[in-house]
Amino acid sequence: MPELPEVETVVRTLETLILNQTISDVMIHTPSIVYHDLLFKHRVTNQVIQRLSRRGKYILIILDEGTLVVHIRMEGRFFINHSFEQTHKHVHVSFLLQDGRVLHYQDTRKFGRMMVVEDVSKALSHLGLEYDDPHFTPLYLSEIMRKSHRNLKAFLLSQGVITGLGNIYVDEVCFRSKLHPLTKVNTLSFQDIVTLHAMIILVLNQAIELGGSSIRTYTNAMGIDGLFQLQLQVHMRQGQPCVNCSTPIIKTVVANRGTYVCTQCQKQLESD
DNA sequence: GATACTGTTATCAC
DNA sequence: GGTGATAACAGTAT
Repeated sequence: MPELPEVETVVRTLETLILNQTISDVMIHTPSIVYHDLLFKHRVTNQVIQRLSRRGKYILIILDEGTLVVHIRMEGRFFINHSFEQTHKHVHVSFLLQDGRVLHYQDTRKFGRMMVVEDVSKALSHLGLEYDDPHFTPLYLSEIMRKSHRNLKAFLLSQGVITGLGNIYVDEVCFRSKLHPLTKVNTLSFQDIVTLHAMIILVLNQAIELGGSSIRTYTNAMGIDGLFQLQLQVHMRQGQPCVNCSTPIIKTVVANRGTYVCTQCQKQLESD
């Protein structure tokens, strides 16, 4: 469940469930998920959850001292029950709350990571701007794109310029901008970039409003049942007619990721 | 059964 | 130093 809108949805849901709770105890079943697990337990125990936030695709759980930073990668999820035992498969970390409830982190592929840090901006300094940062402008994008030799999809997937987009929303942004994902970003016109910039904001805002997307997912835990999958115009629509021109959507591979394109609406330039 | 995919990203080689 | 491929893992689809 992991692009920005899904993570934002998790954060908002967690906020209603664990804000102001004290973490009484922690059990780490899979040490590889947690950075320095010895210190981790010590630094989390008896801390009050002061605030929930997000940076890119990272969940921030702000404690009295330090911040618990969680990345759920491909399939991480949280759920709550009343058992401190490992009752479900693939539960790797469990937090006992003061009121007796237990927050479990479950992750079938064990890709997720969590850590406690003093300085969040230092720990996540590799991330680019948030989509709603006032500094995120077409000019900002064009200055960086001018110097990059990457294709559009790889550029948008990398988190160092703008953070939060992943495979679904990059496909949707490219389609709505009428740009082929293989287009070299240094060949884009400023008008292309203006459109792209607007579509990034539009798509992410809409997806957040709808609680993110739920595709290919088992029925979920904790409010992750988004509705944006109903608004998808190319992603997962292989063989189906383009909403603009009825040309069948094709599936290809760009930047090593499954990629959906309307070859009519998203013309590939000669130079690519 | 193989084999190929999968909403991610740290790390490696070039 | 920027870029593209690969690995980490487990499950599902073809």
